[in-house]
Amino acid sequence: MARGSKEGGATKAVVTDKREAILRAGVRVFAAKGFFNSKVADIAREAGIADGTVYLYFKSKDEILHSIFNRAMADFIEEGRRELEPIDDPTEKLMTIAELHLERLSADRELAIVFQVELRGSTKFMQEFSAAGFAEYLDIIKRTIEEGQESGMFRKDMKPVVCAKILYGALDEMVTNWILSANKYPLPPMAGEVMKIFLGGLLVK
Amino acid sequence: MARGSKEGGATKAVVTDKREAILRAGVRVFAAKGFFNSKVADIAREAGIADGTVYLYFKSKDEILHSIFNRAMADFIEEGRRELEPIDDPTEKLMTIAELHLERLSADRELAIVFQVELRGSTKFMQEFSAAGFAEYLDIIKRTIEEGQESGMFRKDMKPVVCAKILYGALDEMVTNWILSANKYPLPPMAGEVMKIFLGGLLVK
Amino acid sequence: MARGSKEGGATKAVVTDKREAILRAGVRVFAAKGFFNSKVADIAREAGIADGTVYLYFKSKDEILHSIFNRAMADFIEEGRRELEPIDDPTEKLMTIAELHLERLSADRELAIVFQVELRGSTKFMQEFSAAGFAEYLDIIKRTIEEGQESGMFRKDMKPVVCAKILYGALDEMVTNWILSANKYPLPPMAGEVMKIFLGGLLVK
Amino acid sequence: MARGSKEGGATKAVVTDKREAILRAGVRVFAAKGFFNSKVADIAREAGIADGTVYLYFKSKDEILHSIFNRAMADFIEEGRRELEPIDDPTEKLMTIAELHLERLSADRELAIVFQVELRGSTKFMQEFSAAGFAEYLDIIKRTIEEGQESGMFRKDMKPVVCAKILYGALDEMVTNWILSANKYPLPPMAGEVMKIFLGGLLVK
DNA sequence: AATGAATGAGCATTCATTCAT
DNA sequence: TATGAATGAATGCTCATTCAT
Repeated sequence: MARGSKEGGATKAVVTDKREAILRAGVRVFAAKGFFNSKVADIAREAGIADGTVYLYFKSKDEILHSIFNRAMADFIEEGRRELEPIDDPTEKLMTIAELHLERLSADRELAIVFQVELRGSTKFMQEFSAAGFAEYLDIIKRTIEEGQESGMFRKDMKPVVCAKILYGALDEMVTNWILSANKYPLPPMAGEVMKIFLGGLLVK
Repeated sequence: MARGSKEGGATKAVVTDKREAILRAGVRVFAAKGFFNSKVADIAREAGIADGTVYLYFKSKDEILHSIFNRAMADFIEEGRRELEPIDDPTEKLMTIAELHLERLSADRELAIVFQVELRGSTKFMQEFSAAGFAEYLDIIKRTIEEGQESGMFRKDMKPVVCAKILYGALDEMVTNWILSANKYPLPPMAGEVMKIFLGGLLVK
Repeated sequence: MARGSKEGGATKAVVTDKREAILRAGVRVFAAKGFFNSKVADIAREAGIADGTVYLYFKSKDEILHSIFNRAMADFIEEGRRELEPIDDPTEKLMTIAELHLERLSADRELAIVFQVELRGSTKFMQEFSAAGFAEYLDIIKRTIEEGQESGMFRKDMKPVVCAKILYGALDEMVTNWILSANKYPLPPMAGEVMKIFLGGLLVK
Repeated sequence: MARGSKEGGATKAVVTDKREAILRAGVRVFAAKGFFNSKVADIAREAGIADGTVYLYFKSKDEILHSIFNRAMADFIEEGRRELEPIDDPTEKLMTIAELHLERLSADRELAIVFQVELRGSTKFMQEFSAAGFAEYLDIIKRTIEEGQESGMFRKDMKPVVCAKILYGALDEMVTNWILSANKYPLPPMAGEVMKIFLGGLLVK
């Protein structure tokens, strides 16, 4: 019994390890060469396994990319929720979201590249991604804005979902520019800049 | 002489027509299937010509996509300059930019898809595009913001280039969302929404 | 009438000129790039005419090569007959054949390349060539040897056709080696060397 | 250990078998249709494998032809050296070379076609081949002739390398003619004929 | 589970040839 | 005759996926 469970555990651990290794290798390879120019063999080599082994853990090359997105988004959202929970002030919440967004992606440049570039490489991926984690992420922002409107802190003549998209778009552009600029500057401080405009506007009061 | 010039004109027109047809077909096909999933044969069929004819006008499949970007950006920028010239007020200028951005892309959904999706599908394309028209476009926004800062209309504690990216990112996200939503709403009105936040901020004054 | 014949003459001359130009261009291009790697467009450009014009004079790319062989062999054989006619001594005749062979090909290196290399590039060409001029050429050598045997000058224990092949093969190898050696030495003097062995043998008497 | 080595041997054997099969198929296909007219798919079908498998053993179609040449020349030269070693008399050595040359090629008509036809089908191949095995082969003949000159058996007023080319050229022409004649007669006996002329000359003493 | 040899569908590009002008 | 734009068949090679071991 003990032995059995031990073996089971070991096997499970191994499985998880290989899956992990493939996903990590996928991020590296996709970031370096782009999804369409990456070969499954590249990923296998990077992960230190045989080509065929990839297919014991993933149905296809596509699925590797999907899994990368899904897992990263799930992590991202979970971390977001955890960090946001103790915060009450909507302004502070938005600021935290912006900071997390940029910190997280600047901490893993390769993952950032996959998100900013590969994710957008096909309408199919975009639609799937949108249906998956992105909608949930946008919803968190939207609800924070609604809270701010309810508390009278945020103006009520704006649709929350539109505001959420504006904030997301601005942050997203910061990340894209940072990637293309070859990391010549730190990304996280841009969160404050974005929030200054998003909250206060460009016009002099 | 007249005859000569007439013939020359006709020949030129035919050449232009075929180039045009290929570019238009390219937009349709790339929008529908994505760059990597599009075959040159698809484009040729869509353009009503033989496969080989494509190569009389373009050196490669890549060059077709490049030409689509370059021509669209050149048109876009030229139209922008023309529309902005008579306007003095920086605020009004930004509003015009936002409106043109969304009007133009919502007027040609397939071109919009190519811009929003394919352009971002590879760091290579992004970098080339960034070096080409995008930098110029961002610069127009940036200088308008500088004008507003100089006239005391816009706050001076923000870097103009960062503001430009924020505005661009917000507009870009509007387009992307609109594309993924399958055109369920008109895109141009979003320009006003974006500008309300961009200029006035989300906070109640 | 005069005009008509003039035009006819002119036309004929032009036709001949263009055919000539194409054949000469063919020799240059085939020699430089090989038959399979030469494009009809290369030949047309070299000849200073349009691609399509080639097909007014030749049915196909193959036919250009054929015509090059046939005309060169016809010239070669005709010149050979003319030079051999006044000679009676079979030994002197063979010597003249050997000299003509090497002189002719070393005088036109490009033609030599086409003969030595392209002609042998396909069994099809070889067979056609063999059936055409080559057999006739070999026959001239063979009959000269027969004459020498009849006059008691050449040994009679050898089949004339075999001797002819031996002589031809030796000369042919001289040409091939000369081509591959990038013309570092004059080819015609090799005729004497070949004949010394062919007539006298390698053994000390 | 035994088991391991056995397995290793089996695996190696399979690999070798497939490489062998491709080379053999290459000889057959190239002989039948010529290098440029042969498709890789033809070779694969002839070898009983899938198209892509060819590329597990050879980098390109070119490399298949190269391998055919190199291996055949290496075999040829090795066999030649082995057979010549016990022979002292230069005359006898040359006779053996001539016999081996014709026997070997007449024993594998398809290989002979590839050697006589394809090898000469491009200056590129000829040059590579010349640099590879051919120069070595010619050198063996040349040195045998030098030995004969040193022993006073062969005339000294001839350059050995020229004599070597003459002999090679004569033998080569025998092979080419035999191929084009569709094997109507046995090739090896021609070795004696060639040697009679090469050693004794055509002239009556 | 793991391997990696084998598979074979897929595709950008070339170029001999045609034909409307 | 001459042109050269247009054609479309043809092919070497790649690589995601499978499967016997």
